[in-house]
Amino acid sequence: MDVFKKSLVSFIQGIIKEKKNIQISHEESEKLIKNPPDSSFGDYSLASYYLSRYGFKGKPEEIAEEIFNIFIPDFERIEDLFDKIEIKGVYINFFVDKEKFASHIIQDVAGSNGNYGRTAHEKPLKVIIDFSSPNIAKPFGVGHLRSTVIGMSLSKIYEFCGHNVIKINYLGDFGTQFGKLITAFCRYNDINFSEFEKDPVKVLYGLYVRIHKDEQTDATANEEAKNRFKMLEDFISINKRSLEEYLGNLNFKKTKKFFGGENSAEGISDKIKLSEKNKNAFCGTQEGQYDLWRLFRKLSINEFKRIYKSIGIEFDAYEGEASSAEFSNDIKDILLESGIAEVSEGAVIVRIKGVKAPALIAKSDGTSLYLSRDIVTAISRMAKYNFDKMIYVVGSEQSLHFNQLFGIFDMLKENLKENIDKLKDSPNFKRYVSIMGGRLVHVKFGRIIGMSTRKGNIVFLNDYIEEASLKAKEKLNKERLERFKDGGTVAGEVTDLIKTTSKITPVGEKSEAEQTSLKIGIGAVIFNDLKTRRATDVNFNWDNVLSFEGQTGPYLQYTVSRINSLVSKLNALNIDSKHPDFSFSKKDTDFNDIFLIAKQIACFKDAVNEAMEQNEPSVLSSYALELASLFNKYYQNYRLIGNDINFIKPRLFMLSSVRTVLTQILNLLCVPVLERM
RNA sequence: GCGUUCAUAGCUCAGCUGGAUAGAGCAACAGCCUUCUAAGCUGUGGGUCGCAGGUUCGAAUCCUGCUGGACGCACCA
Repeated sequence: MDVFKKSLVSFIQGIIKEKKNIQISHEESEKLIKNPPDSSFGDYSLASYYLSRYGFKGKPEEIAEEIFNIFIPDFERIEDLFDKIEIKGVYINFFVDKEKFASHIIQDVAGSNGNYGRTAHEKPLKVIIDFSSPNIAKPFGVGHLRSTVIGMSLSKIYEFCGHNVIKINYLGDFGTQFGKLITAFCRYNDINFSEFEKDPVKVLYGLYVRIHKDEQTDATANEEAKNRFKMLEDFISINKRSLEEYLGNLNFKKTKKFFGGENSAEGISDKIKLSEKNKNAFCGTQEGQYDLWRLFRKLSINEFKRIYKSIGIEFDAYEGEASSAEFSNDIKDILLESGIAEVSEGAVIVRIKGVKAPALIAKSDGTSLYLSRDIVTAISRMAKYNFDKMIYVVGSEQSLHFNQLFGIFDMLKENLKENIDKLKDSPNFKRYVSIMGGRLVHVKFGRIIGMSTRKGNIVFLNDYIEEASLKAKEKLNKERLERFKDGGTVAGEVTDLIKTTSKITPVGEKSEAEQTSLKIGIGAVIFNDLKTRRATDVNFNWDNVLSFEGQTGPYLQYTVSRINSLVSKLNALNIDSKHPDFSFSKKDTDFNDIFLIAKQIACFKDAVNEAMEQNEPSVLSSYALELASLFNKYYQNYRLIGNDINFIKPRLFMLSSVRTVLTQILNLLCVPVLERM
């Protein structure tokens, strides 16, 4: 909060206490202050209708009148920062001293070392964010991008607000689908092994689609898949430890890095080599199938990591469902013993209060399900990390699943109170479950509708970004060639472009233009996913994604580049920045636009907080677009070069303030920042 | 059928913990590059905020009903 709002809060709070003997807390007073929709209504306003809840009597207009009359005689207390105070209907409007305001805000940013808006929290929360979580052996599509970028962005936002974040990628590496995959791999004799080596995920996905199709006509395929999955799960549980023992060992480990635990597939590549000849050796035994599964898992993870790296996403831990599968039987037993679960049609279910659909814990053949594994996972994460909050960034189509998961924890907690004896042999389990309540959050998001390529149905992320980058490159090409034609200062860049537009690009060495267009493509794609509120379904439309004008990522990148360029040109004028000057004069023609920019900058922190509270990165997208738009208007309407140095100096700080905030937001939104475009 | 969720300009969306005159971008049309990057800027047109009630001094925002769409609802994840 800036000093202006702060002093206004104290003013309002103090006067109401003195004159009316009504005590309103600092926080409450802050909520009384609103930002008027139009600057002609002032810069802050007090809405009188809120005051009736503190004992003020009468119609809102009358309360406003009363308050206004109380304020007026003591206005001198804030006269230093405020110009005037007005009453308009039910509102009392405060007008800041615009010169001081602008100067103060710009100075604030300049003095923040690029950390403007960042909070150092006194009691940081430990927040787990579970996101992306793709399924093994399936291509990483545009659908997964949504969870990935929302999760990554939220991670950055929470960190920026001073909390400790643990980013977990919970891989879909287990379940009946792997029975299917192994079945397919073992059944079909025409697998192209050289292609498998080149693009394993593609081949695996092909197998998955094929077996799925065959299952429609061949019942034995389905049967075989079930059996193979059961064998896999049995094998994983072969060195049976109890859940209680496992939780005891995890016990609040300090380590932040954690890689998939005992079932980790790391480092197995040399041991397992698949070929046409040895293929069948893997299919005959439990261990062989386990190795197959580990190999598929490893190949997929490698592919995912490559993709994440390319778009700047990283995790603190890769976990897999398989790690929890070992204990899903324990969970089943605990739930049955405590009387929460019951057997129905051979399967184990839980009926949850307030949730209509019964939750399925175990199948009638005894194998585990997603839900039971998720219960184990949540508890072991509590044991490992002792988190204050855990956010699942998963599509809204899984709302029921999370309602069931959270519902079961609520029931367990209730049950612990009532039947504490029944679980006396599980002290760890009890301990972690008892603190779970209220800490789990499902951050859901809408689907991506109508997505299709010109050829097929699924858009792979690679193709998606490639298409956007290509478009960016064309545009970049045109732009720079035009600049070259006019000015001739960019000869180097154009040669650079001519070199790289030819198809033969040296591997690993990307030119600046190439890197730039890739970053623009990535920025366009990511921003497109983060600009709308999570809940709304996104209509996928190539024209929208490939448009770089208006409310887009490239527009923001462009704005930053523009500032960079201008700032470097102004710096060439030898402005003495050791003795900074933040003073602006109301008389200058550009003053009002500078003031508007300063106002927008001043509420950056509010925007970040709101984004965090609502788990909604789009709050920042909207904010950034507004700021960029204000800046571009300024840029277009006023010219700096050619003015007096003393005139330019404070404006140079204003420019870099805008840049600082925009750059910070681009970082928070995972949109690459460009030096120039 | 039950549950969740959404419906705002031709299109894509902001605005939603009730508050001042419902805002952007795209598209359309009319302008602005001898001058700091035109991926930009200026202007024009475009709205019964799905429909009907209710609560309130005040409703796009909250509640109820209806219509329409999306998603989910027992051995997938």
